[in-house]
Amino acid sequence: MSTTPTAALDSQLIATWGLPNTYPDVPTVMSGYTGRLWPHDSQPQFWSKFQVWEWLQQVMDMHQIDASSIPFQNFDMDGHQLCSLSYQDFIRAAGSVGPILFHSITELKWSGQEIGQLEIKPDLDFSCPFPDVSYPGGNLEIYNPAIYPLAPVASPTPSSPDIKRTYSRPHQVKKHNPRGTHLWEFIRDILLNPERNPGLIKWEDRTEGVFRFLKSEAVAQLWGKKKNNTSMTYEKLSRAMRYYYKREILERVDGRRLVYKFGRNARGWRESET
DNA sequence: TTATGTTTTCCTGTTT
DNA sequence: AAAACAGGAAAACATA
Repeated sequence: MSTTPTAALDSQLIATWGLPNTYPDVPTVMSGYTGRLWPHDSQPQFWSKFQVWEWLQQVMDMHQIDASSIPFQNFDMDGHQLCSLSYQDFIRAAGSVGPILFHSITELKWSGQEIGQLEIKPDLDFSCPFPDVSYPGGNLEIYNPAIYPLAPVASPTPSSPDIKRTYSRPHQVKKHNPRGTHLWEFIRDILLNPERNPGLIKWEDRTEGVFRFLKSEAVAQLWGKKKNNTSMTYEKLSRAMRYYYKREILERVDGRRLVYKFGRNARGWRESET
């Protein structure tokens, strides 16, 4: 009412996420990860096809799953395409191994983005800590191995492609995904990463998919940041949310302000997806 | 270039 | 009274 909304949000978010100059040394961050690491090697979206396949091989090894149990041809794509696959796409492409791969790539997108941005340009501005580097702007979030070590399940980083197979046909796994995430996926990803969600949105009923906005305007600002739109507001964000009712991506929860519920067409939010 | 899908913007009215 | 909720309309944008 009295203070500038944006200024208030800025300080609030910066306060919650920590200041950029508090992050640990990059070498510390990368130690135990892999030896020399070029920014692009740590960012899956820049992987070549060979690197994608090497990543696949390593994840399979790591989980002691026979690599022949998944059709590598389904991953005949570069890192950029890989990163745009949805949870369902992974299921379609790799069946029961899909969730493992999805988890792995999600982790890598996170850490890769952070490492990459720390090296390239430490931005003082707050930004969206989610796996999408398709927007300009930095990220002050710090990867702190002490708090959430790189998942046991993930983080092989291809360095020397040695997998050679003849891939015949491209077999596209996905249909559309307008570069990056949709609003509902953005919301979902905040919920799914509680360590990096400083009280923005909270699960109300985890198994039912009910959640509530705690800081509606802050979420709107973040969304705007991601879309490179400074004038995003909760008012406008919520209009987009309401369109999801018809598509059954969200279900109506009436009587409760700022409360929404994932619908049958929302994927990837459950603890265990079929 | 057109067609489509997904917001974004704006607005009027209602509800909490 | 302020903040949310509801949707209609139409513009804006990105991708297929």
